[in-house]
Amino acid sequence: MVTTISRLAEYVGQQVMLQGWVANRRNSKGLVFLIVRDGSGFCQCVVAADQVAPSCFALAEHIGLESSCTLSGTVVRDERQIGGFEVQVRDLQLVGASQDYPIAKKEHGPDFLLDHRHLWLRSQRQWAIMRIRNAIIYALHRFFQQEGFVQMDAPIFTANAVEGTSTLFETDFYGSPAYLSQSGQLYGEAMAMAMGKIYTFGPTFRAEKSKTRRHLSEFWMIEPEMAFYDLDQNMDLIEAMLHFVLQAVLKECRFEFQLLNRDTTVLQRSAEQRFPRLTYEEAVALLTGRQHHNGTTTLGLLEADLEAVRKRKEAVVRELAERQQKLVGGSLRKGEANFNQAAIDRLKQELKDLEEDEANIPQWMASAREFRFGNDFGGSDETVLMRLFDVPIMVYNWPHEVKAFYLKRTADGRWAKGVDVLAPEGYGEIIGGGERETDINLLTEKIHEHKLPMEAFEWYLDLRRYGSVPHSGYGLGLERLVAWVCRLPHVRETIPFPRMYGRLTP
RNA sequence: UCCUCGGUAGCUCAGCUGGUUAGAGCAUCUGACUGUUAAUCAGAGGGCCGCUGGUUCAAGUCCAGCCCGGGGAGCCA
Repeated sequence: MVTTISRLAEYVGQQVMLQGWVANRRNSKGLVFLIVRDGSGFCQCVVAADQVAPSCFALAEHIGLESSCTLSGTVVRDERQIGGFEVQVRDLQLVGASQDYPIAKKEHGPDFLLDHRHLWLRSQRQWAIMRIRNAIIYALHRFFQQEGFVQMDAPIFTANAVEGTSTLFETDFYGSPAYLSQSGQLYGEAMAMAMGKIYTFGPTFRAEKSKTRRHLSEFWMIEPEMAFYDLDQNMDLIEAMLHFVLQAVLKECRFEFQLLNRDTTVLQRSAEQRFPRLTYEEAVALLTGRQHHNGTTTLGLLEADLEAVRKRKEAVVRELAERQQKLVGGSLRKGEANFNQAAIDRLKQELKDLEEDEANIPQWMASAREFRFGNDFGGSDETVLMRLFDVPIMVYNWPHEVKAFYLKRTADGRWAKGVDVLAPEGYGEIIGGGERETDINLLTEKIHEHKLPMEAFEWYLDLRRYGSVPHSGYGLGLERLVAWVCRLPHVRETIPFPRMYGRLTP
């Protein structure tokens, strides 16, 4: 008889018992509407004065938001309600009271919400995001397991940096300095030589003081590594993996996407179509606007974007003035005034975003126009380039000078066989990988060039001394993938407890 | 580290070229209403205007320094 909201469909017309929390309450004379959540979903439960004991009705009238309770009642189908069902309550019992719940039934700023992340996770939106994150993780495991991969874990304490460039978190390891892992990549290679095809799934740490919507100090990365794989096979695998994951999530998370208001057409396209594969040279030609794609150029599209932002900004400013005028003019009914106030709050937020865009787009255009051939792409370059595409693209064969030391070079020695996967809708790089260098001489040369301590890489060079084979792999940033799939403004909402520059609690 | 925007009630914000006692909505509490979807309606309580110093008869408002946060650059998944 105790069941969950997710299984209400099995009990239409029957009596059930639910255990959960009060997510919202609306009172009326003789009638109380409770939105109850139990982790599996949300459901409106109606308490009517003439259907329950007086003490029970009094409890319903005053029960605080996020109080925990058990209730029993009859399940009724009602398409208007969230989840499609309603419970007509016969009995309600308080389990744990809750008074003055801090997260109100209105919009909050990001800082306040992050300070209350332990409670924010209970809200509908966060529930949907975490369910999608879970579905993505589970689909990734299914994909790799059925493709014959073995999951193996790389260490988190490491003695030195993988790529001398990024800043690492230093800790004390029995008196010696140790660093939190910024990638399991090198260990992945060793494990692939033992098992053929492996993938790691674990936390990764970067100490860069990045304050952008794409960065976290602690994030989760999936890193497959395959023996006897070249760059093309690597790209085939990436495409198959993303197709599999997107198809699974689209199928399993319809309700979650609906809660998030996520238009899934781009995801659907990306789940079926092949991803364009561009060399670095081709990508640069598109980026700088010299090369057309489907009759347009990056710079042309950005020009149009900027114009659209300005037009929208004007409209927002005008609407704001009108609504503020109305409020000041007074004589509005209270409901109308509330509606106006809410609209003003939203418009102000939109105006801020538009102003950011208006300031950023010209800078991005300038940066794209002045892009120097041979450089790595910056965050804005990825955004600019991706204006041309509505499915992920793969950019490969990069100038070897700007890429990691372990990437294999093309026969002419000019390019590194790396590949970056860029997501559409402005999300940028979600995957970085490539074919690994097998020539021990080229590898040692690169280690010197990057001024890395040779003795720390002796074990890694052993992989080339004893039965080296062509091999490839890549790293998928879980939070960036979740952010794109959910179309969130910031990766901080994609992980239960984000760790980023300036944020260590809760 | 640099550029840029911000910090006013529990929350989201207004407060003009300095000028009487600091404003709104939401939330909370009290009351009204038998189908609400951020319910609605009437009323009440609620403020070291980020911190320190300066200019001034007078500072939430102007100036300087510091602290904290948003966005972006660099770096990257």
